Amino acid sequence: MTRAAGNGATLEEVAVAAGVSRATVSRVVNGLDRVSPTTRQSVLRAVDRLGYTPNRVARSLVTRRTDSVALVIPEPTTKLFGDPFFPRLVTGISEVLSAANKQLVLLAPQNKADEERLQRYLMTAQADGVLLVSLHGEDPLPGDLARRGIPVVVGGRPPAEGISYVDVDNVQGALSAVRHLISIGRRKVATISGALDMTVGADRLEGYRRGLREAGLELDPRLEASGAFEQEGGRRAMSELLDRAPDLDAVFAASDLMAAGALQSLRRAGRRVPEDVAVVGYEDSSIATSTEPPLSSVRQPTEEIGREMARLLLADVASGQRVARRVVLDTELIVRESSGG
Amino acid sequence: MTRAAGNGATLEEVAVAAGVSRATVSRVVNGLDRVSPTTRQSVLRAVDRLGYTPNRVARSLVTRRTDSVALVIPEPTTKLFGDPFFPRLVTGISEVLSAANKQLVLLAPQNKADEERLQRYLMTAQADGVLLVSLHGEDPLPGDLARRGIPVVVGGRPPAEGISYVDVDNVQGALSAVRHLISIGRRKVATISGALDMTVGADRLEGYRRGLREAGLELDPRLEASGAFEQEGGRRAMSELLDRAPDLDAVFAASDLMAAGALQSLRRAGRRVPEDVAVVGYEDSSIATSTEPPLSSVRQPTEEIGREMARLLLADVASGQRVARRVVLDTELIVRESSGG
DNA sequence: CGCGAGACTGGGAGCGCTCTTACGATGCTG
DNA sequence: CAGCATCGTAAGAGCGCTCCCAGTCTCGCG
Repeated sequence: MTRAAGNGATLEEVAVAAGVSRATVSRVVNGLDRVSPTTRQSVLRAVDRLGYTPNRVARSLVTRRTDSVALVIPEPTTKLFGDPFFPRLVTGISEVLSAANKQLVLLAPQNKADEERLQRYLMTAQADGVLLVSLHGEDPLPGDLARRGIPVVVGGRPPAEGISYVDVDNVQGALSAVRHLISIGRRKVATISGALDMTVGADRLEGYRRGLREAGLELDPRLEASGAFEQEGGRRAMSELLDRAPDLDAVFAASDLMAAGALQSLRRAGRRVPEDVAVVGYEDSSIATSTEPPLSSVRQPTEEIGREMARLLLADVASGQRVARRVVLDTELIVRESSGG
Repeated sequence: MTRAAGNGATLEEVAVAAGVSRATVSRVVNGLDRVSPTTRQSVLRAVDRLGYTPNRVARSLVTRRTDSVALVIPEPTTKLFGDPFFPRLVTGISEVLSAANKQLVLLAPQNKADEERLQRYLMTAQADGVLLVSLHGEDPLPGDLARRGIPVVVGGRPPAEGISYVDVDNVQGALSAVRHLISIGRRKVATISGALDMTVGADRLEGYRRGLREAGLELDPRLEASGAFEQEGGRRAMSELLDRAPDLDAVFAASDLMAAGALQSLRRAGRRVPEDVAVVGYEDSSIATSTEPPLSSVRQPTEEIGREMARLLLADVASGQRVARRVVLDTELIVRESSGG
């Protein structure tokens, strides 16, 4: 290996060049005061001349900070890049982190081996804190990290206790969608649920069921199908539903992407939307307005989720405290043509 | 700040607990031989008991490795997550990196401040190497990194010399598309180019022009419009082209996403595809087969670009050599209905 | 003019780890 | 059984940086 990976000077060398001590150079480089203008000048000149860049690894070793924050999204790349939820989330997160001058680092483990490597990476102070979204099942990662004393904030309600998170009221959101469908006279309301090993998925299904129950309608397993939060899944689920319950007159999909898939299946089956079947999606992403017809959808403040996650994490990092906090954001039903707008 | 960020034991402590020296623990932890089975056992027990995880920052300081690789994509989140190119690229990269047990870290600077922070991050050995795609204009980053002795591989031909890169033969690809359009009898062939501050964009435009020239057709500025590699851009560019040259009978779009946008505009304008206007896209992404009609497209081996980038980088990292190498991959025209299949 | 308070600056310890060197303890060869 | 190679281990020297703790220097005031 070539010497020092070509990395130029060290603090020491700058100090010698400027004729001062290491400590003084450190002060100048870190912008602390208590350095005379003259000294500062000559140090800066030396820094410049030698093309000095502080070695952040060495710095991190002593400060125990890296000034970077990890965002972990354990999803296959096609889903990660295919779901309109993530860009909006990342936008929110990166806004706040950028303002705080923290480097955002995105990690997307693709398999078991990746996950193990990731855990090692995160466990050992490679990031000041960790943001976690799209958790499946009983992922032990947030708990493990928290136990290590590493600040963690989860997007969506995590399965475990004692962990900070930002969530939207998914039960309420789904409930409002179902109430709306019932209010426009629909009685055979089906649902295309998301991945049920995720709390978002489970919560939205719960809201759907609660909506039927409070309207005095009976739950029918034939009216429930899962689409795993994917467009193709929505398409497939809709076909299944039509097979199992041809007389359904409404469907609540737990994401716009799945709703878009459902629209395709409905069209193929010759059903008119909303005349024959009313459709409501979830998230109110850009997809909702670009489908034919435009989708009614439960709007959630996706960017704000991201911002809030970042804020919570930064607060934890700064304070060194590990108090679990929850933030639950509200949703709003947006009615468009797909449910008779 | 709480002590040591809650991070448990150190090598030293494990050594004491196991009644051996630091060096021996280090050997066990790193799986080196030259340790007797007995000693190994007792060390492992101590590691386990104390919940020891090596501090990688400390390790990196001495080894000058981090076992992580950065992938930099300077695009706004909507584009990053909206273009089907990136998931495929990332899939390829992450395959190879994962096999080599390297952590992939994704960085997407959103503005000038982000870019400066990023540069500082990369300059200081936070990653063993850097993969760079979607470069715009004369981005100095690859050159700066290379000068520092940091391994860099660029996806697409970089503007500067002396830097390793993986590219597809964009000129040739575009040329084959145009030849095809001409071969099916089209004479008024327009193009929707990508961002021209990117070499991919410029190269594909070059291929288009070369195609016209070699067929003895004259270049006409009214037949060229830019769509910035975005769907909306494709839509807009197509409208412009129809305004400026209503008699055009074919269009070559420098990406499938733009071609999809173009199809929308054509439909809105009442033109039939391919009868009135033949369309060819570029990339042969999943979009190509899901449009109506399916798109002819220049197929490029996107995952393979990713794999090859990762391979080149790993070779550089391992060897410590900094020899600039170029890999240029071939394209293949796939003909579907949009150009008369 | 002496002295204390600041303002600057330097020295040194140490973050947690790797790696080279050195040194007993074995084991093997002739 | 001497002599030497080999193995297993320990000790120590850093990696480049921060930060505490003094030490020096300069003023201003009595």
